Amino acid sequence: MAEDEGITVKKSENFSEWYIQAIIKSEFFDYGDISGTTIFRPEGYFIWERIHDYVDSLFKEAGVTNTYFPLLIPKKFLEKEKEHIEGFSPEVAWVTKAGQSKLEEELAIRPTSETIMYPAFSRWIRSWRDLPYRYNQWNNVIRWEFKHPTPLLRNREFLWNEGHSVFADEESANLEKDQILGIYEKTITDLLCLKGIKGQKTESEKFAGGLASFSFEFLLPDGKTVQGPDFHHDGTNFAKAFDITFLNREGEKTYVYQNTYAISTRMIGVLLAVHGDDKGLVVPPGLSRYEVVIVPIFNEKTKGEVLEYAFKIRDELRVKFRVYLDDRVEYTPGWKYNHWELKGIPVRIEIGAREVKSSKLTYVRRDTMEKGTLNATDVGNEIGNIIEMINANLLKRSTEFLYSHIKKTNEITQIRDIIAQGNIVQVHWCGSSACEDKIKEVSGGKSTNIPFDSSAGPDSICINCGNKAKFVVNFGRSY
RNA sequence: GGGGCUGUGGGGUAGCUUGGUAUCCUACGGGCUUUGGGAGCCUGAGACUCCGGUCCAAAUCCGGGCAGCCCCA
Repeated sequence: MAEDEGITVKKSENFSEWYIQAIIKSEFFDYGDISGTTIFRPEGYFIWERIHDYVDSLFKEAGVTNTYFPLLIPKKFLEKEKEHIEGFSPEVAWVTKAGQSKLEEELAIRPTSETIMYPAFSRWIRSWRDLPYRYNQWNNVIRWEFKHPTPLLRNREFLWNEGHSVFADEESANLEKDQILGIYEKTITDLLCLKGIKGQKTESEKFAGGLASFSFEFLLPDGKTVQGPDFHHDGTNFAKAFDITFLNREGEKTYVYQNTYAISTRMIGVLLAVHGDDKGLVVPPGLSRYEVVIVPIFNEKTKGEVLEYAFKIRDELRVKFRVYLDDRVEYTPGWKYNHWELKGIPVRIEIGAREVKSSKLTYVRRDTMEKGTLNATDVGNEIGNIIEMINANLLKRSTEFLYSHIKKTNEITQIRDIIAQGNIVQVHWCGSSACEDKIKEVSGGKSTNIPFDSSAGPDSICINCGNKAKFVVNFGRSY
């Protein structure tokens, strides 16, 4: 028996070790050779492809078109918007040499693409007839983090979408927010089976160079929060820095209003961390390389009939699902069970002489490990129902986990302990950055966001200064 | 940002204190055999993180780099 082929720690006892073992032993990911870089192996990259395809199709439905802007950004472009460069400069990686000769102007590797896209926007946009622009690009970026990297969750290089919109006026720019956040929410809910907290970032945590930021925030089993997809109103800040103007209907030169938004490979880290268990990964059906794996069980005598039956079932299921018949003879059924459980395959079907005789199937759900029997007739619909149940259960579990770890308090002295116990703490706040700093200091964490679904009552007071509260805001220890 | 720990075949490890032939498990190739929860036997191949120093001799001692982990802020 090879016990160290599986995960050697319990998720609840040592989360960070569990996480690394789960994503690496499953053969989904590996460390890159540079600190903070991650290799996506086929099953890991499959997850990103599915997220990409799903989000991309929703973007296109909404009228967003794809573009590609170059990786390298001239230094003078990067420095044009003051707050933007202040926010990003510590993390920018620079190309300074070509071969042996030093470059005259250093080139930044994009940490994000505003500063390479917007000079072009400035050239192209002339009239109100040119607007809106609703551009997107799928790419990689580099942000040279100095905190300890964690694969997917805190990487120096990651993959994402960068949405960049340009509108003629503030109203239409504002309208885009709910549409894009809606796309992300649908993706998170339907495909990733996750629940996050939708809300607005505080002034101090918003995007560098933007006016207002909105995000989905997630909680991991170790009690740390992770920011998921986000959306930013950038107002006219970049328009002014990059001189993006147009002539309006009245013939006046006018600055454009811009938005930006993103979802990144960090979400893969969140979903694997939240759904997995002591046996390994639990991958939502919509993201799994195979939705169903069939393990045949046979000996010399039964091999023929078992495989014949198994292939028949495989062919039937293949019409509707991604399915794999693991008929390798060099591994025992028990080994295969462990193997596919580690990889998080949603449904396992076991077919042996018993199933052949009874014209039934044995199945095991990965999310609950429940075992059951199915009739072979109508197997497609039966499996479809099971997959729907898995989706619903994963979403339900992640929702319950999140909500059971949001704790409210009106007592500032309790904040630290609540966070230390792995919770998100929810407090009333006056909105001042002085009070936010104070809460940050006593909590050991930082604000995640101001949730859309709760608001400060008329009589509520700020947890720090005691003045009238404007907001309910969440704090947590973050990745 | 501060502190600590670690690096040995693909993975996990013994050896390091006291310098001298590198241990075991697993995975991998070949062969036989086996299959309802990680089967067994035979056999083969495979490693001291990198750079420098000390020494007759370095996995072992010293310095530095790179990488990973943990704790505190």
